[in-house]
Amino acid sequence: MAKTKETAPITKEECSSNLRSVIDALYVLNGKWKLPIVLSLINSPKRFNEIMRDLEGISPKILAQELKHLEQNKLVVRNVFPTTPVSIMYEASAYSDTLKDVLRTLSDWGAGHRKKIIEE
Amino acid sequence: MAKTKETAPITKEECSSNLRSVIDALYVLNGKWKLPIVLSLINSPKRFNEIMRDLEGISPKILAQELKHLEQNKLVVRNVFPTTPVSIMYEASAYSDTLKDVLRTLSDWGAGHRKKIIEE
DNA sequence: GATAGGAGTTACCTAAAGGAAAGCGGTTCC
DNA sequence: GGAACCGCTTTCCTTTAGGTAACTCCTATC
Repeated sequence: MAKTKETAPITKEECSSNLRSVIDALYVLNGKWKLPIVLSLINSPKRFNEIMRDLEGISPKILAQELKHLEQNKLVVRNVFPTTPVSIMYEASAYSDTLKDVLRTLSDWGAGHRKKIIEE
Repeated sequence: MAKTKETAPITKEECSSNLRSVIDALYVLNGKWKLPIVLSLINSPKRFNEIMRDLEGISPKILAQELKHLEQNKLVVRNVFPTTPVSIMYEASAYSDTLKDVLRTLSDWGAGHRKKIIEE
């Protein structure tokens, strides 16, 4: 009867714990642009206007706002280089590596879903 | 996190394809409650008021609205049983299995992030 | 001196998300 | 007959997200 941990049936506690974790994650990541911005910067560090061009459709207001939010949440780092004029480079933080799995699964799902929609 | 599988350098095309996929996924899944509802139903099929109790904080209006959205996107199935009175049971569709990886990574990230926040 | 970036900010506006409260038609239970 | 539960809907409201356009400062370049 006693089963090993990995094959044990999922308990109610685990269910609601997962639920809480997903809700917590969404509290930080929710919105149209946060994850795309992080992904764009994981692909390569970029300057403000480069991100704008990469994520076509985003406005400078929203980009500035979301970059601040992501900085506060330690997912993005804003580097200022003392060139003349100063150049500012945004990059994904080391901590944002923890989001890679999320981004990969989400990307996979998005690709599969698009395929499904087209087929119908 | 076993990942090493012949990592060819990522091309620009792959980057923007991933970006597009993530944006597509968010177009369908964005919002405060969609993923939590799906997760709750993956955990076990439920009736309307059971979902309400599971996801404390959601209003009946939003739940009804999101259930319709998820039904239209084939992620949730609404079953009507001809009991007296009719009982209605919502369940995660077979297709919603494709979201399990997304939900798991998101749940993991949310749990880790909460831990990080608390530690600081 | 005009123009063209870069990196935003500001003001204004619309639409969508989300919440509170009440109600409603049905049924069972007391 | 009254209370309670189910599965919602309706109305009203506030908040947030997001978009547009204009404008700023600073520097480099023609």
